[in-house]
Amino acid sequence: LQTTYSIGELSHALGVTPRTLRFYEDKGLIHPRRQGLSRIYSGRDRARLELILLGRRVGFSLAEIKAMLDHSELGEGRTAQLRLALSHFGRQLERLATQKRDIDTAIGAVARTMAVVEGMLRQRELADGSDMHATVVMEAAE
Amino acid sequence: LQTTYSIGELSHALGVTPRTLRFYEDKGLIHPRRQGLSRIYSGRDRARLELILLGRRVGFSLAEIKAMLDHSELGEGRTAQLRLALSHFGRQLERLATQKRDIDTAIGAVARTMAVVEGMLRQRELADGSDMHATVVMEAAE
DNA sequence: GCGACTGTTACGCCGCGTCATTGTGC
DNA sequence: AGCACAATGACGCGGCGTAACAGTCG
Repeated sequence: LQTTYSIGELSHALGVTPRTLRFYEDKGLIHPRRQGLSRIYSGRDRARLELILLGRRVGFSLAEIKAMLDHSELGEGRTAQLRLALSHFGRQLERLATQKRDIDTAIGAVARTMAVVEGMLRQRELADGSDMHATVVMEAAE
Repeated sequence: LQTTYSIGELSHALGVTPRTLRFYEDKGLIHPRRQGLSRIYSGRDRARLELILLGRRVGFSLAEIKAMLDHSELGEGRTAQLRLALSHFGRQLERLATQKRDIDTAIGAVARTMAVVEGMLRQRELADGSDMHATVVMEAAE
């Protein structure tokens, strides 16, 4: 019943490259056992890696993920640990909200710029050949 | 009437560090004239830098910005150049939209995880001392 | 003895931050 | 002579990608 994986199998299953798994090991996030030189990943290792990848997807840094995993591994002060994790999540939510606002701002800016440029193109179609002293593209953007 | 700036003045006015301006120069994005060794930025240089910073804010890479600026500098094929810029903007809008979706997904994941963890904490408050075999924090997340 | 996999080592990328060191001008 | 600015050069970070080369297994 012992499911194990080679680095190739597991990285493929997780949708990452072997390099990524070796990198995580180098950073102390995972510690597969060895058979000779080759890494052997257990089901537990896989679960842990899935948590790591989940953490990455939702925007935590590898250092933060390692901190949380290490803490939960020690199992000390479970309740305190939960509160700590909650505060981590809270701050991450703030960061994500900020990023979202920034992106909305950027979308607005790009969209407005496109509108201006499209306007310039339409003018060109109408009055063709006229030598309107063309404004440089991005100047339209501010 | 010739407004010029030292690197300290201009970087301060633009809200960046001198290092940033030197870096952009190193990357061929800007070419201030020199007085001896010191860089002297003109009003034109400033405008160009404002365009660069605008581009950064809306998510273009420095390489893309350089490409667009170089093109518009040549001034050749103005209409074609406008169309090219439009396609740049279009692709950037797509990237931004994707990023926004990813962030929304992440926000959802973190928020749900927080809800679960908060639930665990509430249970602990009620049934305190009971040795519920605590699930590791992040396992709640998937 | 070939190919598919594994391993290690180490440099590259991007957008700068951050020293360390050496001018230069007032 | 001191102080604030400027200059260059080089390494650091984060999260891997991408060789380059060697070993191992079927």
